[in-house]
Amino acid sequence: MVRTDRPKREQAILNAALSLFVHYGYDKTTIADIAAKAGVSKGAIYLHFQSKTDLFNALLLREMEVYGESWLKLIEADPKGGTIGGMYKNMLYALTSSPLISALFGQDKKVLGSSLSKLDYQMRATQGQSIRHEFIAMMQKADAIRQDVDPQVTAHIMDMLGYGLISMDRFKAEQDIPPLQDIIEGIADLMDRALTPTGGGNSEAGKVIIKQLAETTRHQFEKLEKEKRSELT
Amino acid sequence: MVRTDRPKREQAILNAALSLFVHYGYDKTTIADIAAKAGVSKGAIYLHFQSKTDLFNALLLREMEVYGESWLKLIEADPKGGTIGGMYKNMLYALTSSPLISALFGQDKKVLGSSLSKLDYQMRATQGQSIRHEFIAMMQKADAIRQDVDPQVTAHIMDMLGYGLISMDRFKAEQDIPPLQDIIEGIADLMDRALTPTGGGNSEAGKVIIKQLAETTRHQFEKLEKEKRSELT
DNA sequence: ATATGACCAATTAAATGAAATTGGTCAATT
DNA sequence: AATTGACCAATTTCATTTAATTGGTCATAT
Repeated sequence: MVRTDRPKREQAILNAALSLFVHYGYDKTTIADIAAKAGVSKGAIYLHFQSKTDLFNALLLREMEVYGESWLKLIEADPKGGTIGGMYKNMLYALTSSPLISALFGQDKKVLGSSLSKLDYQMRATQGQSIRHEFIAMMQKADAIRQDVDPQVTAHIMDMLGYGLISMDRFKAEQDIPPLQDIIEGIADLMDRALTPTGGGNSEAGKVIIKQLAETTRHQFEKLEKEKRSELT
Repeated sequence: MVRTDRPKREQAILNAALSLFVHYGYDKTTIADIAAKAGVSKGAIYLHFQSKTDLFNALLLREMEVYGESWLKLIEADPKGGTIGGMYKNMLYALTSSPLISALFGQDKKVLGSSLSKLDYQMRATQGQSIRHEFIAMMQKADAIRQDVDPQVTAHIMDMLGYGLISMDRFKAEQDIPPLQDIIEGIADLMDRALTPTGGGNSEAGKVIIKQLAETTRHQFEKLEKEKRSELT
């Protein structure tokens, strides 16, 4: 195999792993399954990844970056991206289009299986919280969010909504759940109406901060990736 | 034992069962445990209830009525009870002060255990949904909620918030969760700001409808109770 | 050099059966 | 008439063994 094919095959393996993990869950998916689906041998997997756990981490990292980038793209393309509702809407769209990140955020044990206990994913899934309440404080300073809301509480409510959006269908009948898009738009509308300062606020400044947030998030992912690389030694 | 003591003892049994179910879960709680805690013999339990399942159902019904009544009381005592946020706030206060109903709404498998699969609690837990979206439509007609929101979506978002409020602490660290009261007040504020018609809307008419809803809910519980009684034959 | 898949140790799942528990009953008691 | 708790069948729990699977390796092939 020529040198340039390596990244391509690595992606093929990750693609295979993604669909299998999401469909059958981490525990029920074997390395042999992934190899077969990716069209490579079992040994080849270990030319790219140290272990199953390592492969999962790599996949998670890739998906996080995809998620972050798709979020950023949505923000930039959205003329209303500067409001809190617009920001959250785009985050939810990015989130719901990424099944693995959704599983992580929704603590889906069926998908994550024993990988949950192996590492500190709970922390990773919730660490964004601290960013978000600081983010809300920043939005307040920029006059993109009303001054008289508690950042902690607002951030938590946003978490509740994200969690509810992803995990509610685990026990609510499908016919009782409105279309995903309607819910997301509804949430965005709700937040904009409730949190935008009287007079419309400063949407432009908001957009700058939101982009900054997305950048910071992406920077965190890069940092994680570097840490991972150095761990390989 | 004189005739008038029967209801008293029945309540004692239900009280014992409540604390044990909530603390240890349905499966880990034995009839003997309940009898001991209630200070009666095991056989006495069966003088009041046909089976463990029957006892659980009776308890659930009682707790539902308690929940409904405490909700209604909060509404009547609350001067702002006529707004959608006020209504929802009071519902959440009533809900969070009733651990069994919370467990039911939050689908807490640790508490509900095998009782979940035995009966159609999922249906019961979610059937309130259909009431709520009709309720929102009614509030719109009475000009207590903005006309341009989708009742289905709004009802679903309310469900998401309730579910998030109750079940989020299962995986989020305690220090990352604001005080319950703050969250509830935050949600109420959010909803009022987002859903109240421009100009304040008709809060008085809203209160009438909300009371009506609480009455209807209570009526449903009574109906369920009658059904249960007739099933005993 | 690169990739493979047979192979292995180790973990996990299934089968088995004994022991303990538990929901529910009812003859004896109050 | 009301209440009890010893008792029982049925289910669940636990420990043990056996079988199957799986993550990971490496000698061999390309």
